[in-house]
Amino acid sequence: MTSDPLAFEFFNEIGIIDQLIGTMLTNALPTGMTKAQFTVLNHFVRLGLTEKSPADLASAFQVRRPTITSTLARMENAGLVSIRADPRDARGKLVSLTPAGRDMRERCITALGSIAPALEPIIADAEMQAVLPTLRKLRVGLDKLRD
Amino acid sequence: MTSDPLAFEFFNEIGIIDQLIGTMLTNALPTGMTKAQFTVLNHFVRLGLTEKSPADLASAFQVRRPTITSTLARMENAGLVSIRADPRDARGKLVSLTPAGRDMRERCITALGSIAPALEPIIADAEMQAVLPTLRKLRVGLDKLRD
DNA sequence: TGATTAAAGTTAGATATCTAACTATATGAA
DNA sequence: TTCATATAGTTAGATATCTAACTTTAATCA
Repeated sequence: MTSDPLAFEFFNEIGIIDQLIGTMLTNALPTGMTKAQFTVLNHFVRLGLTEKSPADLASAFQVRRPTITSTLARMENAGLVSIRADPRDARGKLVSLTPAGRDMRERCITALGSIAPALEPIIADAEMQAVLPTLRKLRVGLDKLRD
Repeated sequence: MTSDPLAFEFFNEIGIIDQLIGTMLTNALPTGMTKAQFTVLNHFVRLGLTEKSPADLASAFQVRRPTITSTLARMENAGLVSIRADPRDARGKLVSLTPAGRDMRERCITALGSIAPALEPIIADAEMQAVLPTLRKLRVGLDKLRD
């Protein structure tokens, strides 16, 4: 990694970009909303899901189970999702969006749209498109390396 | 952002890559060491620094002041850095590496070197090199957008 | 069938990071 | 010189994330 300064710099840039974007997004989002919570809301709407288990969500977002437990607990508390026992598997639970969750997702989309103009001068779509395949490949490769 | 699904996917890939790499690095590092702490150690050694203020470190790593306060407190506690009052400015402090900090940095470098082979099949140096200018530009642009 | 192994969630304890608010010190302008 | 503003650090309180360990229930297999 430092015997390979290139990789070092590469992942360092990625880390800083993620951090800066993360803060920017969080600030743009409605009060109390976070990237992680928006990701959950958006996942349900984008894929047209009705119910999904916490374990499935964890695996979809590449985070560990305790992370999802924690995020879902906050979202349930905020009335954004509803969680019930899985009638077919007493170990499991099923998560679904509440109407408030759907509304919040819409508000987030609007809020995020408003910061897009600030990003445009920094990086063109064509450039993102050019880089995306590499990022995808890297993400898939790293994911396979886990466990 | 969702009106611009491209940017959305782009930053999403970056976030997942950062998270997966972060976990991988943390696991490879000596017990107790983290990416953030290694970054501090490495910064001093790479740049041949003797002393630097917490504020300078925060700005070098693009994190807020309280973040550095917290990380340095742990590192001082672990004997990796030493912190003294700035004799020229009573508000400030000066941070330096201890011998143990230097040793730890060496151990980290060795540990990180051992995971490089796992990364090689996933992404070639040439590809990282091809993408790096875009990442750098994006990082610089996002950084300018702050405050 | 009974015992072992696997899977889903949770809890506990850490670290990193952020914003807001506060203290202390320095700078600058009137 | 004095008051207003800016800077350095810290503290408090949140969220996200991880690993380790534990409980409950399911699945497998001998």
